Amino acid sequence: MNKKRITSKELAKLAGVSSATISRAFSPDSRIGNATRDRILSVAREYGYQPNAIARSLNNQRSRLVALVVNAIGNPCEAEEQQLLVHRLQARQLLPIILCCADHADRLQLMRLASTYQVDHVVVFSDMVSMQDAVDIFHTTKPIIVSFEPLASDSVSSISIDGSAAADEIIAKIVGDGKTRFAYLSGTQSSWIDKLRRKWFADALAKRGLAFEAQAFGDYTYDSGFKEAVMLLHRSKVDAIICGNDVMAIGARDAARRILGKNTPGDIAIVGQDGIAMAAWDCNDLTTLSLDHVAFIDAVVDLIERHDAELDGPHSITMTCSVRWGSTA
Amino acid sequence: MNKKRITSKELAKLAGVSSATISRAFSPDSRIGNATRDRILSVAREYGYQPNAIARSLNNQRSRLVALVVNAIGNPCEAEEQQLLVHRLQARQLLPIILCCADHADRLQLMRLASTYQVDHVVVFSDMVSMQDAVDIFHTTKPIIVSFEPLASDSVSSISIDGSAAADEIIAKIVGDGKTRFAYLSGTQSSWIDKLRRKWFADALAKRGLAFEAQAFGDYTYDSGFKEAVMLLHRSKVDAIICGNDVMAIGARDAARRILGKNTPGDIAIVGQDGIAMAAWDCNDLTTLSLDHVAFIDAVVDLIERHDAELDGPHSITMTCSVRWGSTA
DNA sequence: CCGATTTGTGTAAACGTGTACACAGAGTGA
DNA sequence: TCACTCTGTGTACACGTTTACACAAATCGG
Repeated sequence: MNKKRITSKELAKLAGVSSATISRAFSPDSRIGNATRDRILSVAREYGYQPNAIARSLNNQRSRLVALVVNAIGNPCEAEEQQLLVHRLQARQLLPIILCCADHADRLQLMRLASTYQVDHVVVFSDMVSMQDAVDIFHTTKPIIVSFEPLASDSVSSISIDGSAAADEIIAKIVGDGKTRFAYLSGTQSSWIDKLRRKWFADALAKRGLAFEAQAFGDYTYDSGFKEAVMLLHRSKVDAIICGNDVMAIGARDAARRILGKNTPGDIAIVGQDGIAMAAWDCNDLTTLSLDHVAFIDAVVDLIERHDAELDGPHSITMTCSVRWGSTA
Repeated sequence: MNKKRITSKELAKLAGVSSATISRAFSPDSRIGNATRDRILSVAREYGYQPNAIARSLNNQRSRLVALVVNAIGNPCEAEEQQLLVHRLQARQLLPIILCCADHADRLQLMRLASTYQVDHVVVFSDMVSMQDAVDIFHTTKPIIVSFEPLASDSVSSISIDGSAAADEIIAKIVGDGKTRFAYLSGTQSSWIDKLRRKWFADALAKRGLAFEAQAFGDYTYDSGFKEAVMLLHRSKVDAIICGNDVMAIGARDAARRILGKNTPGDIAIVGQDGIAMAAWDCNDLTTLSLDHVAFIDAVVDLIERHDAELDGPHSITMTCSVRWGSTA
C-alpha cells in the first residue's frame, strides 16, 4: 500500500534498457522495436508504472490541462453546459480544472494560481471576470471567452450569442396576448451579459412603442427570483416579467402563484433564459429564450481544437437563440 | 501578446541575483533579506513572472491538485456538494480536477489518466466506481471515498452515511397516514449506495410488517423518474413511492399528477433523497431524507487536511441523515 | 559484396523549480 | 581580538520525463 511510484529509470533497470527506451515505448510513433515495446509494456504493467504527467508536461511545455472559469457549478443553468464540455474534453484526454469564481472575493488570485499550472486552454464562462483580466492573466494561453457580444481582439477567441430575434418572437406573442406592462428581473447588477440580454428584449419592446416599467436585481438563484418578484409585484402592476435565467423565472412564477395568487400566462407572463432541461419539466413548462447547448459546446470544442493545432488566429463565432414555448407566456 | 513566460533564471539575471534567490523570494519562510525580496517581487511584477507550478510540483512531489470523481456535474443532486467542496479547496489553494465518469465507458482509464498527474488527494463521490478500483489506481495517494457504508481499510479514509433513523421517521409518518403499498424507485441498477438506501426503508417497513411491493430502476434523472413512475403506477396499485434521489422524486410526482391525476400526499406519498435546495422550492416542497451538506463537506475537508498533514492513518466517519418534511408525504 | 539507408538503442541535455551545502560577512560575547 | 553564531547568497543537483544526436547493426540495391 501507498508505495512510492516507480520511475522510468528504475523500470529501465528492471527491463534492461535505458530510460529513453522506456519513454519511447509509451510514445505511439517513435522508433522502437516491437519486441522491446511489448516487453517494456508488460514489465510496466507488472510494476504498475505509468509515465509521470507532471514531468512530461514540464518537458513538453504542454500540460493537457484546461481551466474552466465559471460562476458556479451548483446552478443548473450553467452546469449543463459544463457537463457537456467536461465530457468532450475528457474524450480528448484533456483534464478540466474548475475555477468557481462566484462568492469568491479574489477571483483574479484564483485565475493567477491556475495560470501558474501552465494550462493549455482557458474557457471563460463567467461574466464576473472582465475579458481584459482574463487576457492579462492568461496572456500566454490565448483564452477562449464565451461572451455575449462579438468582440474583436487578436489574443482572444470568442463565442457570442445573439438572442434578439428570439426575444422579438417572445415579445410579439406576449404583446399579442394583451400584456403591456413589462418588468426585467436581472441576474446581476454589474454583468455585461445581463445588460445585453436585457437590450434584446428592450429593443423588441421599443419596436412596439413599449418599454420596461420596472427592473430588479437578483443573483441568478431561485431564492432571489422569488424575493425580487414579490417586491416587484408589490410595488408595480406589471403583467409580464422577463427573467435573467430559468431558475429565477421559476422562482418568480412561484412567487406570483403562491404569494399573490396569480397564474401564468393568464394573469402574468413569465419568461426565462437559457433553456435548461429543467425548464421542460412538467411542473415548470417554462417559456424561455433558449440556446442549443450541444451546438454551443461543439463550437467551444472546435475553437479549442483549432487553438491546439495552432491552425490560425483567434476566431469569433456568433450563435443565435431560439424560443422554447411553454405555458408561462 | 502570447509572449513566452519568463523563467526564474531569466528573472535572476534581470534582478542581478541567482535563481535560487528568486525561489526564496517566493517562499514565505526562507532566509532572504527583506530588501532583496522586495526588489525581486517588484521586478517580478514588472515582468509578469510567477513560479511555474508544474516545475515546482515535480520538485516538491506535491502538485496541489485534487481529483474529484463524480457521476455528473449536471445533476443538481450532486452539484451542490461539489460546489461547496470546490470552494473550500480553492480557499486552500488546491485546484480541483473533475472526473465526470457517468456515460463514460472507460472511467478507469480516466482515473488512471488523473493519477498520472500526481494528484495529492482523491475524493470519490461516485458509486459507479468500486472502492477497490480507486485504491488500485490511486495506490500512491490514499483516496478519500465517500461511501454509504462504513468500510474498514488501512489505505482509504471514508465517510459513510446512515439514514436508517430518518427513513424510519418517514415510514412511520406515511404508514400513520394509512398508506400500505410501497414501491422503491432506484437510482441505478448496480449501485451499492442505492442498495443501502433501499435497505434503510425496507428495514423500516419490515419493522411494521410491510415490504416493498414493487421496484423500478431509473438513472437519477427527472426523465427516468417520470417514465418509471408512470409504468409503476400502471402495473401496480402502490400508494407510496420512495425515490433514489430528489430529482427522480420530482419526476415521479409530476407523472402521478399529470398522467394519472393523483395528488400528494392524499392519493400518493412521494419521498426523495438528498435534500437539495430545489426540494425546498415552493413548487416542489418535497419530503426528503436529507443530508447536511455543509457538515458533510466539512468532514471531507477535515479528512483532506489530516491527510495533508499526514497526521495519522485513515479515518472512518459516519454521518446521520435527517428529514426535511414537505407536502409530498 | 560494398556503400547507402534504415532501424533500434544509448547518452546527455534540456524543461523550471526547490533546497542541501558551502561560504563570506556581520554581529556578539568574553 | 578571537571564536562563534547568524544572516544572506551562490553553486550544484535532484525531480522524471522527452528528444536531438550519435552510433552500431541490420537491410537493401546494384
